[in-house]
Amino acid sequence: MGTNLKHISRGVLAQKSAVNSETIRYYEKIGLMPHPMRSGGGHRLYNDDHLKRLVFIRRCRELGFSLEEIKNLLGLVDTGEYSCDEVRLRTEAHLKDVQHKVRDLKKMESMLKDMVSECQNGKLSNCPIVEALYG
Amino acid sequence: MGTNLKHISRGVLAQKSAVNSETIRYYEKIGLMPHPMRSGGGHRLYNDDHLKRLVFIRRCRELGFSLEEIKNLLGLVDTGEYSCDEVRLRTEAHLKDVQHKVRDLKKMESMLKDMVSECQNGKLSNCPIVEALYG
DNA sequence: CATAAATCCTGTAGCTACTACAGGTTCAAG
DNA sequence: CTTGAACCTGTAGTAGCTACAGGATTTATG
Repeated sequence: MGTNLKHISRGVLAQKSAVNSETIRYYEKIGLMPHPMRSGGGHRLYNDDHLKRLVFIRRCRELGFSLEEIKNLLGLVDTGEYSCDEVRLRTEAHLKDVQHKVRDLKKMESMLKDMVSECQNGKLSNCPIVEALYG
Repeated sequence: MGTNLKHISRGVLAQKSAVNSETIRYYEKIGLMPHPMRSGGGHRLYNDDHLKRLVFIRRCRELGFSLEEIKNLLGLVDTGEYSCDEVRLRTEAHLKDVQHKVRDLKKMESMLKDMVSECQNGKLSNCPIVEALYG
């Protein structure tokens, strides 16, 4: 029976995970990804566990988690001692952050809208947007 | 008759504008704020025009404009040749960006909500959040 | 007027999350 | 065995600040 350790290069890992290959190196540097095995010549050799972990990281990033938050989540998963509650609490905390950001942006949006609509009603006088901000 | 050039220091400008005093120096460095006059000893001397400009910058920042966008807006205002249309177009473009961000964040929000609610229904099995992201 | 404390000066390094080189080595295909 | 692609390292750059260190100046107080 052969070993089923199929190693893949950083470039291939990048493709499979949809994470930039330089970013992979960066994640290793900051301790988010483990140091992989190396070939005789020093090239990194990855396996499916690396791929899984990297995809996890990418998905978390897509949900707006910071690298620090992801590091913590992975810390839980790594020890295997994570409780559902703990993960849920962190996710809820992050959800609150996101909701806060949405509120802020909506405020921005309505102010920008107001300024634009007032501008469209504007006469040849000074620009009401500039007035609003600069005056 | 006395000059009505009342100079203020960087610290005072920082207070009046609600912009960090180090940030003021930074804005000067990147060309967003002009080089102010200096005292005999080399301290920066600001006036009301600086204050006005700095408050404009702060307000734009609060509306989410990037420094590059603000630089452009100020460029228009500086030449005095800005047209209302031009300013409105830039503001509308920025509004589109903001609306896009809101959409993205709302998507995030609903995914996080889904994960959290599924988690709360979860049994003692593996954490559904981790499963969703890691599996 | 002297001194102490506050503020200012410059330049540089740090932060997040990457990305993009330069200059050299190794690997895989033909 | 050669060529070219991919890899290696370390460093510097991006945005938008913030925070020093180490020294000079200004302001307030006695």
